[in-house]
Amino acid sequence: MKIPQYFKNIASLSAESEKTIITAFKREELSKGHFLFQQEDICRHIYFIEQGFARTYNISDSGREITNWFFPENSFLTAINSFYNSSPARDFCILTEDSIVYSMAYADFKRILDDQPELARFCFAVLFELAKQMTEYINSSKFQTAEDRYLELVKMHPTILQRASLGHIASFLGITQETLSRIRAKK
Amino acid sequence: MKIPQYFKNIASLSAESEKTIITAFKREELSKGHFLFQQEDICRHIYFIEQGFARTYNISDSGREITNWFFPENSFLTAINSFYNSSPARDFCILTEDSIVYSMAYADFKRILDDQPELARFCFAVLFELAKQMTEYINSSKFQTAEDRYLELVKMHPTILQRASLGHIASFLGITQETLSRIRAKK
DNA sequence: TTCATTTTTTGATTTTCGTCAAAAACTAAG
DNA sequence: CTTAGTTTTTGACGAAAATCAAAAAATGAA
Repeated sequence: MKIPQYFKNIASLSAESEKTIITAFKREELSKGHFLFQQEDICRHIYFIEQGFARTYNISDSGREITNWFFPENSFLTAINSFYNSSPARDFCILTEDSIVYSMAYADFKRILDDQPELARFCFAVLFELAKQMTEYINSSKFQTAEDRYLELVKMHPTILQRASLGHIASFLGITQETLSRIRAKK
Repeated sequence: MKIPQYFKNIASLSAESEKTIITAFKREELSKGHFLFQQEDICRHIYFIEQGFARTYNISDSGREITNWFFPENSFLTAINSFYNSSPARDFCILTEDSIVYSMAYADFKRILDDQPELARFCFAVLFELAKQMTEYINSSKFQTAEDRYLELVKMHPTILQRASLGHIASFLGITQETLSRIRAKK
């Protein structure tokens, strides 16, 4: 889905606001393996994945790579706190497929936020979706078995198995890849 | 902290917007045990806890009460999806102390959002804080032991032990109260 | 195709935590 | 103070999942 269409779905903005916002996004074709941002970077863009797949992760104290979130096409993403407060990002964000990505720079974001208060309506809508998803995740993280959580994930995101490795899915769920492998073998 | 002060801290609004928004909040003194909303209700207000303590929870399939979140003073809260989409709430929200609560009705919220797009800036700021907190929670829920998560909670919210029962804290962390009791005994 | 690398699976063992049950400690109302 | 109700603690046991180690399978580049 292209950005303009996506905007119409998420929040009803005036034609003028919509145009201003969309114009500020720059289109890029980026290869698998490209980092949108890395730990300690100040993340200065907000991104929209038109096509492709991204994954955020960080490294635990014990040196293990832990997936935080997956972003398929039609996702907005940024290192939210880093972007908004110009602080160092805590995650890495890597494209795991060749992707078409739109990005808006922080300076433009600020300018539009001042000129067009409607941008806040849009950001609100994006954050709202994020909050809903995180709420789901948190609910399922309490007192559900690893198996239930895995099955739920696959139901919600049937393509995840084709797009992310078992290890990445496991650490997203907060379990080891051995456990996930055994869950899958059971069926 | 009173609402006006809180607003100044969270987002810089014009004097006019701020006044409009603050005026729409109604002050109430409510007793311990009062439900701000219940499961299946359409939650028609957004709340600000000036003084007191609230807890959201729901009932699991196995009939167990699971705490979703705690709200000390200076917290905004609502059944976010219920409020925004007029759908049935999934949680209960109960005051666990006598409290002073400000509430804004949905109709006023909508009206102000149309008249004063700056309200969205404010909502954005509130949601942003929420998203940060949930991110913290999710990070700590992966591959940290129950004990580490408990100690982290106590460090972040030192008064939680005085304000919530062990069972409520345990289910918030996603562990049983027996396990939490043993963690505490170890020290 | 072959070889090297990465990912996934399998096995044995240990640790963590849940479950069930009952006792102890705490709270609040009469 | 007494009693009933609630919350917390303790114990024995079992289930779920982590860890460590190694084999098997899949992937990708030369």
